[in-house]
Amino acid sequence: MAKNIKPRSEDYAQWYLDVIKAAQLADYAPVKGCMVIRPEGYAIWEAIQRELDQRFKDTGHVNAYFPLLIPQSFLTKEAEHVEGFAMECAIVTHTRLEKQPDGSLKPASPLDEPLIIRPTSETVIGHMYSQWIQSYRDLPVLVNQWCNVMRWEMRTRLFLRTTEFLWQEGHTAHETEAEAQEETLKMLDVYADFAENVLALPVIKGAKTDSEKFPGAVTTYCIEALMQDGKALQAGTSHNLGQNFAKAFDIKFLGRDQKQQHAFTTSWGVSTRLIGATIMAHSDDEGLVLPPHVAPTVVAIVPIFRGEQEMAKVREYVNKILIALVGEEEVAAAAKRSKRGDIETFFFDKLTHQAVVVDWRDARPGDKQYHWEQRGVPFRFEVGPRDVDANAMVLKKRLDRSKEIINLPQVSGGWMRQKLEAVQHEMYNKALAYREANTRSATTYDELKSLVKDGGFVRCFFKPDRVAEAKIKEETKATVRCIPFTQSDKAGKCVFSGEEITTEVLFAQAY
RNA sequence: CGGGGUGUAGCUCAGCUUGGUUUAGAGCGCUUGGUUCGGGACCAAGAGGUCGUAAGUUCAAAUCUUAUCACCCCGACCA
Repeated sequence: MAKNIKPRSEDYAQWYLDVIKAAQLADYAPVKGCMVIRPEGYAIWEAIQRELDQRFKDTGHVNAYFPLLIPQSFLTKEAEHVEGFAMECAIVTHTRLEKQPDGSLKPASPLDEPLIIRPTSETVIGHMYSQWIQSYRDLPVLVNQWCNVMRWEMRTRLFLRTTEFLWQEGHTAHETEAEAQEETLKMLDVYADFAENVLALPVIKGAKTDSEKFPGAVTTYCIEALMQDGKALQAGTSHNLGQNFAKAFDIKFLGRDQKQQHAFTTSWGVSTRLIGATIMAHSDDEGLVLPPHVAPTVVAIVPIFRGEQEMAKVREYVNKILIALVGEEEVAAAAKRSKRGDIETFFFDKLTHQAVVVDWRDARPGDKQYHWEQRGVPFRFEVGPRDVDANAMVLKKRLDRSKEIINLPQVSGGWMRQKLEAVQHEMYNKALAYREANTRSATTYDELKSLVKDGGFVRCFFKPDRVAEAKIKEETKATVRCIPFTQSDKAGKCVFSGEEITTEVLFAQAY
């Protein structure tokens, strides 16, 4: 058992922090609520960016960059939007630091109009779109930006909710309501496909209720995932903003009908929170478990040797394995790269830079096993003198910690890829099975209350209503996670009001 | 913003109640040397701290007082 990780059953929150620490994904920063994303963690974000950016481009979007600072007045233009974000904005009020007689520094030169550090960019982008869009011929505008944002939350948790976080925000403008709606749903599909195929994270697509939707949106759609402690996590959102922002920012164009009209806009985003979701959905008491598609290191080779002679013998054999896995060209290229201590890195995939590493450190084999296991590396090869003699190796699979003897001739890049794909699917299926096992139905409010306590999703007939939702949240701590797209189309009694309705929702306690 | 808590070595913390044998300690981690090595070894030597900050009380402050700052936990709020 891992000695530096608290088991999930004892303290789930601590387990989550321990896993992050053991895998060196992130550190606390000197500023409250902020984190440093370390290389191991950032590599996961890079994988997320790589995969999503590809999908965005494939659906016709282009990237741009809008500024971090937003005039305070912009925030006030859309009524609901102000309401939603006013409480959590960081504000820049001065432009200089002045040295005091006692040597301390004091902000000086106050700004006439304070600047807001973006909590999201609808407002600046709306402002720019009003200038860019003149005619229906300018539409649609399909722009995405990768950036950081700040939301001054009261409580923070690494990756899941930090004061500053990295995300992607897509902002589009369309000629018609139907096009905007199509875009909103299309991007939700992109997110769902990405979550399921890349992060191996099964998600439920649905709509948010009024009380849970994005401030300023007409409708918010989301993908919801279930974590191992039975809590739900919103993994991505896509908003149909209707003409709300177009009206607030005067995004108008001359239509085909020769009339001035407001554009229809959308926005959609996912954040570094996805890293938290990935950690919480798949990892175990031994540490991080990463889906192969986002794992920075896909194979760690742990050579076992005693003394120079054995080391030379094993090294020669490991070299054969490497050539079989990544090819001679890459082995030669790696020889020219700077090494990280005694860990050699070989790129298994030249495009994603996912790597095979060989751990030549002068440490005990057990230490190395734990080291790579806690970092979530999908496969480890254990290679010692006995394996050299047998022309074999021990393959260890992170997901289920199983062992398999492999003969050298079996080893190839294609073989490894198949193994990785199999793990990817296995992880998805495992997470899906967990979600299915933790999704129940309630027909009465009492039943809802008692089921919600056990964690997981609770499906029931419910008529979305602000007051009812607030009351239920107060009594059960659960919220409507979404109104799933897949409905039974049967009628039933609302668990709260008893009214005969056809709307089914998912309740859960959420992050 | 309300309630609670904590600031002492890179990390986790002891020491504070009752000020003085503490020249500030332990474990983990780190460095060096040796024995080890197929799932978290052991021995030895070593590096590392103006005890959060500032003022005060005192012959004497990590320890008492006051102020201040920071962070953590619980709540309201949230991707």
